[in-house]
Amino acid sequence: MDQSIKKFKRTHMCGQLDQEDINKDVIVMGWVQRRRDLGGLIFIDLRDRAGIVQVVFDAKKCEKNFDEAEKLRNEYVVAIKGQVVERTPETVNPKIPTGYIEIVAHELMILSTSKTPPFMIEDDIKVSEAIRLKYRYLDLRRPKMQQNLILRHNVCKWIRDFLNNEGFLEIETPMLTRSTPEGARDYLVPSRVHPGSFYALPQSPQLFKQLLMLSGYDKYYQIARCFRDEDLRADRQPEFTQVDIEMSFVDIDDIMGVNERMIAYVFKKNLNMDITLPLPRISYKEAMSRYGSDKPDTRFGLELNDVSDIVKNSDFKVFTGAIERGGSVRAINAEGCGTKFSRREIDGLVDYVKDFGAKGLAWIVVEDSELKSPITKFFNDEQLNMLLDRLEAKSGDLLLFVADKDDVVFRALGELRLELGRRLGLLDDSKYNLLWVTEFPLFEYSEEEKRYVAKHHPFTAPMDEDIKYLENSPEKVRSKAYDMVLNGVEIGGGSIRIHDSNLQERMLKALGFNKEEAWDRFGFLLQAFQYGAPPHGGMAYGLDRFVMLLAGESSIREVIAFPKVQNASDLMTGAPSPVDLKQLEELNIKIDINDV
RNA sequence: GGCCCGGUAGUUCAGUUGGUUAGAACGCUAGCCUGUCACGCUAGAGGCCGAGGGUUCGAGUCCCUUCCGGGUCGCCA
Repeated sequence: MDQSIKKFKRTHMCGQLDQEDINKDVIVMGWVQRRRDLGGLIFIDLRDRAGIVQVVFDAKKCEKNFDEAEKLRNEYVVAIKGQVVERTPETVNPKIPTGYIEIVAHELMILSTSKTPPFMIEDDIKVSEAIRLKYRYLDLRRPKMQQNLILRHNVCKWIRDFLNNEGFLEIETPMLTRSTPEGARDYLVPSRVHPGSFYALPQSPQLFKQLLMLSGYDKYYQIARCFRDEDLRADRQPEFTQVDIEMSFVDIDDIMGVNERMIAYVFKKNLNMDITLPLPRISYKEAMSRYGSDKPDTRFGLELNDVSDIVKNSDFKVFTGAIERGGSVRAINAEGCGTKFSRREIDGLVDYVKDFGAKGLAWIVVEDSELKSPITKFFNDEQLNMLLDRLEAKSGDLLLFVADKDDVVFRALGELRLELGRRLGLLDDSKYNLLWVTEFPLFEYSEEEKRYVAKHHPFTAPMDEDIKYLENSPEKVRSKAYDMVLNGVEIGGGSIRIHDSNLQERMLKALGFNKEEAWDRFGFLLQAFQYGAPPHGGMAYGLDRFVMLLAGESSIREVIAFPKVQNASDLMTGAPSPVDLKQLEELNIKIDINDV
């Protein structure tokens, strides 16, 4: 059989044919979506990435052709030469865009046969993700997956268009780089040339982009692959893509301005949606106290309220004790849930917050004439009335309280707020609420390491008015860092960097590095900063998450062509895998696995 | 590393207090069928019940171990 497709030159994509093509002779190529064999008449739905078109084979009109058509099965790859014809009114299929026309086949060439696929190539299939990932190349044929990857391509293109137009330069940085302390666990790559030494794959191009600023490339971006060896989640996997941006001679408002215009541009291009600029800004402190989260979902209310002042003199030891220990008591009014939720459901909420460190969840159901609650007996009428007043409680409401250290209270109520939002159906998919969170703490205390660690990263600039606290009250220092949040998901974050080597040394000292350690780890950066560093700052977006949200998906695996599963393996290739002993010997590596 | 859920035909699932030969739907194969588009009709094939061990006269079902998948906590500057 002649395998060459020389005599077939594709003229049209299946999904792009329409009434304007009627009577045209066309050649299309693609996969057999479905065959409907009526005996003397065979219909084929032919699929390419543009869509589906119906091809009809008539036994009377072309016998040779017809014998071939009878052999067709799902996912065979074919080339078809034929004529586009208008369908008679009673045979129109309004369900597909090409349903007003069909192709009458004159010639058929089977380019490739196919085994029966493990699942149908169509949207809304009922099949486990594991099977989809094992046969990812088939899964990616599904229209939804193709749309997702096309969307991803478009988002990248729009970002590049925008940034190029603003005068940014796209510059690549190394994948094989140096392990630096702080941050996530590194992926290491052994060096053959330097036995016992390792490269690290970049967690982000952070240091390189700062050095590029020093080198005078004052507007840089890169769509960069990053690696972090930490456990996976629905919105996280070990290799991911970052849109990395850095600018010189700018302050915080310049960077936020460019970035929000860029995101607005993407929304305009994608959904023809106008985002109102500037985006709302909220300080970290306010975000935590109102939403219990540094990435608040502002599509719904259910905000937190501090009621410590009201309950501090009550007889309820759980509340008063928490306050005495420096914590707080905060509450959410779950409006209407007093009547909506059963006692069992309320108990479920109690269990829910325990997952996030709260020791308990106190509740009050507000009814017309009384309050139903295990805790009202600890309060006098005045205190109860003040609570109802503060929480704007009305009949039918459910008041939920957590008392503990502030970070526990925020975490528990923040997560509870989201859970309530989900249960009450308040998360409106048609809304895109974008905002900035600013004034993050520069440090956070690590119980594990018994020292302060950088909340953002060690090169983040402190706010000018807080620099004085750097040595003695690091917990008070706020940073020039900012996150962009979309519907409760952090899609990007950045900061103004330290460009002064003295301040950088003070910062590293505050993080517990002495001068030798600091120079050992970051010497190249500290040295570079002695040669004239411009003020600079930037931003980095999680592209996977951003595209996931735009695609309306709930896992980044739906917008990554070949993703990894929870144990960081690839079900299709089987990576990671053992390697030959010879490879290890070249790298001077011996495997020593305990308890296997 | 902890906790929760799941693993039975190619796929998605059902499978009673432990009891004949483990079922359904879709898919697949063959035949018939000239206007289907989730084509239809008829017939048929297809199973190491994730793996290993245990309890029992008897295990898909109960117990233990383990592997695999999902979610989540820790972790993720």
